[in-house]
Amino acid sequence: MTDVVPEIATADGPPRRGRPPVSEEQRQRQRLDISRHAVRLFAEQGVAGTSGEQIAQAAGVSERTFWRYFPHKESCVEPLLTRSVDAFCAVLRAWPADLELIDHLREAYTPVVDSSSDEDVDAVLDVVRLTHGEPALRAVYLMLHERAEAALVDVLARRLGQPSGAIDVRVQAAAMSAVLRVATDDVAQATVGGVTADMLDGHREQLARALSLVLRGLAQAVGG
Amino acid sequence: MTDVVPEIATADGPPRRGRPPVSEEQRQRQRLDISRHAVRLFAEQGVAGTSGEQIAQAAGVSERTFWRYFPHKESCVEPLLTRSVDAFCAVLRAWPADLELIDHLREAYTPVVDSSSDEDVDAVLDVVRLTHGEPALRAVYLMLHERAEAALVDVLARRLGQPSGAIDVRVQAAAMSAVLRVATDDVAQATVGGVTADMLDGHREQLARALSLVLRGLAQAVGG
DNA sequence: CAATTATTGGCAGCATCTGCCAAGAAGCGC
DNA sequence: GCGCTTCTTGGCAGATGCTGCCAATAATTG
Repeated sequence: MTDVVPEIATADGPPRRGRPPVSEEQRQRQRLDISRHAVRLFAEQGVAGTSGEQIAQAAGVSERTFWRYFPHKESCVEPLLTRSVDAFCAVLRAWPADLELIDHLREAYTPVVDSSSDEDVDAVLDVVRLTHGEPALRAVYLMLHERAEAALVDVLARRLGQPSGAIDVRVQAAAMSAVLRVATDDVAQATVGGVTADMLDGHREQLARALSLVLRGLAQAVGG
Repeated sequence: MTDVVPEIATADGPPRRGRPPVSEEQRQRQRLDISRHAVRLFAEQGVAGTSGEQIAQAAGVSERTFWRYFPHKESCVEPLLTRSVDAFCAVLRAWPADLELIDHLREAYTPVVDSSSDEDVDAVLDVVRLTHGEPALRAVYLMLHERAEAALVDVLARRLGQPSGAIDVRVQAAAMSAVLRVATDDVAQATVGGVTADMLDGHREQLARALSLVLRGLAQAVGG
């Protein structure tokens, strides 16, 4: 967001000296890498059966730095899951004012993860499936969707010309994020034996249809 | 659920001997009592600043039995929160087929908690407010609402004559539970300085209106 | 009271997570 | 290259979270 080229000093302070902090991007990549290892271990031996030490070892970092990257071991699934949820939010942010939502999604949305490797698609779906039967992971999943909800509030408030605190905006955003969650759970359940492009397309249609229905009802509330 | 009078043996087995297990009801009362102490401590010194030992001491039980009643210390808020969510689900279950939802709620719903002491009403609202700024509590809150969502799925499936796995039913239930959550957060925010009956009535109206809007859009999907 | 079963509390012990500090890494100017 | 500065890393100690095990006790029946 507020990036500056590392050469120049931050704002007007004294010129930077010493080792520069690692870039946020690199940090995210590190977290994602650990996340992949953690998810594999969680799937193999359950969450309770995997210790932080084990994850750290698998990822090739010390236990201490592992705990620096993740406050709780369950949050290891966050980097992978975020990719899926954030992709959806990004598409919503780019929703043109003169286009029906359903058409925009058909145009711009690739479900689960956008522009990502096949392995990550599988990994994300694995995590979603894991969240059933692993309450701790489910809690992380739900928290993530609530973060998405906050993003949707911003999008909808701007689109509807209402303050982001407006109750109608918040209801609409909550309903949309709930629909996204149900649809995601659904596609994860449907793809236990492997995922095909057809399935993802079906998911998009289902999601678009359900979202349209929710919005149809709510649009009347805000005079749409 | 599968209750039997303690006098008689369970089913056809040998007649019961020895100390009978404590009733589920009494267990719930014990949990609720601990819950009240925990919430007070959480509010006073934060979740991180309150140890399980402290809660146990305040509630007058040993630490060991405390951990037997609650698997994680954050779940201490569950018994109190459950009262609120369960009350809503119970009202929904009693929703007559020939009545508009909004009218049924006006007739049968008392927001936050039904038939409970004033102190508990305040305590529930305190917890809801605490969930902002205390992510661990928020996670419990969200998990609870997802349990409510499952209950709503049953209600809606029966009402609409659809299987409970139907995607439309699940979407509708998810949207409703999301609306309940937003409305509850809203009333908690509005009642920081104390709650009056007027506020709760306003909350019911707001909830009823938002639910009607969500259902209006979704009803067309299932041919309502 | 004896026998039986459930709950409780204490203790040991592993897992989770944090604070602190020393070692090393990566940039700077010389 | 060599200092100088700042950041990251890893190791260690320690508090808290949480579980398994066992002895003590409570509540029931015969």
